[in-house]
Amino acid sequence: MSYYSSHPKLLVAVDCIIFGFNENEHDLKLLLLKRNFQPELGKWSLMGGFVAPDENLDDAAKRIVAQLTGLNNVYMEQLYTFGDVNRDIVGRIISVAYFSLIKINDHDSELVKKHGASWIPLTQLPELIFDHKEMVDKALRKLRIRARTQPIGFELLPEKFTIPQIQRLYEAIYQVPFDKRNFRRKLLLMNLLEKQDDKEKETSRKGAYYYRFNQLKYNELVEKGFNFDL
Amino acid sequence: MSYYSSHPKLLVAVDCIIFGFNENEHDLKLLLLKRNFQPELGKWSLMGGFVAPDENLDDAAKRIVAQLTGLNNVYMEQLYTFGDVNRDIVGRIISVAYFSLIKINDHDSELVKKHGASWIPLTQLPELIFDHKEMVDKALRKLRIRARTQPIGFELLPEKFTIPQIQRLYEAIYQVPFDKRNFRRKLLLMNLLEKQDDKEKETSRKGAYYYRFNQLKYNELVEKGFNFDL
DNA sequence: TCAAAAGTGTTTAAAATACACCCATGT
DNA sequence: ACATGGGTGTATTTTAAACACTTTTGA
Repeated sequence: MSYYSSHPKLLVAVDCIIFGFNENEHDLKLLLLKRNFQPELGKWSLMGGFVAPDENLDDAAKRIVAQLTGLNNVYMEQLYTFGDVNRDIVGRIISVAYFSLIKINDHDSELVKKHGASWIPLTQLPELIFDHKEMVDKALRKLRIRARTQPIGFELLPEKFTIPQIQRLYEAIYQVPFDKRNFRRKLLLMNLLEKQDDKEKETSRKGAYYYRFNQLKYNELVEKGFNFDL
Repeated sequence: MSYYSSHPKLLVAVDCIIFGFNENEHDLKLLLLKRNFQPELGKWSLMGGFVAPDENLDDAAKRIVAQLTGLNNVYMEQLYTFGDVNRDIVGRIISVAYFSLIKINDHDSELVKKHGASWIPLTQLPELIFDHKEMVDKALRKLRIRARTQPIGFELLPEKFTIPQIQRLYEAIYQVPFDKRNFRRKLLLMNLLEKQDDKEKETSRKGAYYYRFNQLKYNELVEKGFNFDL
């Protein structure tokens, strides 16, 4: 380490933008904390924490999400690193932001309560501390791009889902309605989904067939690069 | 700072992936350094440097590029932050990677020589230290996406250029030929280019008209989000 | 006069969009 | 029997792709 040791070190944190949805709702939500400590006590913020010297960035992000939601296998994607000298009013902190999208009713709601966190609809965001609003905006833009570039699946969707569910998810992400015939056609045309024999019966009397992603075909398509414009 | 002071600090560096092109060439090149110090002496690496406590990340990236190329107004875009515990064999370093694309013959080639750097065609990359190959691959993927999302202009192109030049650039980025009639039509259909009265006469006897980007229309389109599929 | 790169339109194929009715079931 | 969400096909418009000859001019 001798060669590097003369250089100054900095605080490095991870902040997590956790989007949540329920298949039968129409809003995308964001997991926010009401700060119970100074500075900015009482204001809303993202969940974050400092990176330990022996901890990978991705692992730090996973640790923070697990602490807050009880979920251990959440797919997190790195968003951007925010490092302006004055972004935090107390001192300089480099913040590596991560985002993810989870099914709200999968997580442990007790943990969320214990941390003073809440699911806030994106349409009703309160004021956030520091540059957290900028982080959320950037995450939402990236989520939208990502949802067009590769169907949000495997990593971000439950393993079994119906087509109306995935359509509601996309409508929540883009905040626009899609034509259900066209949506279904495009989705199925990718040859990525496998119809199951059972149905989801909670949201309708008729019931909607479950589907699963075909992992092999997904990998093939990711290789080639594909687009999924709606 | 009291509240944060108990947390450990880390070394934070910036590494720069600098792509270069000349309008009349067909290859994209990468600016690489032959290391003249330990560790990994004699191997090739990207240009990097540590972030100072009072320096923004973007500014650190600009500083590093300016040192190496003499160029002061290079547009740099943040790529990704590489932070695995063992990515550097000597000690833990968080590296925020930036990339840019510059016109090779605009820069100060003396500075490049002085630093022991060279322009290496992407098709002939040598082995790089640490995770620098991964950085380059990721940068190239992002450059390709970016070139489809918004025409590489303003930030990454010279202010005055011909259509055959920009086509050669795109062909270098994607490593495929495009039909010149279709390319020209799509480019002009965006209503983003303004034809000048003068011609570039170095690459052909007939000469090709220069164009400029229209800043206003560009901003409008960036707002709405546009795609520029070739 | 010829070599070398610039410039120019049309036809064809593919993809996106708009649109309205029947189905299955629990209450 | 009716209310609720699930499921289906076609015609039209828009966009992308393929393709070959003429122009200019310096050497």
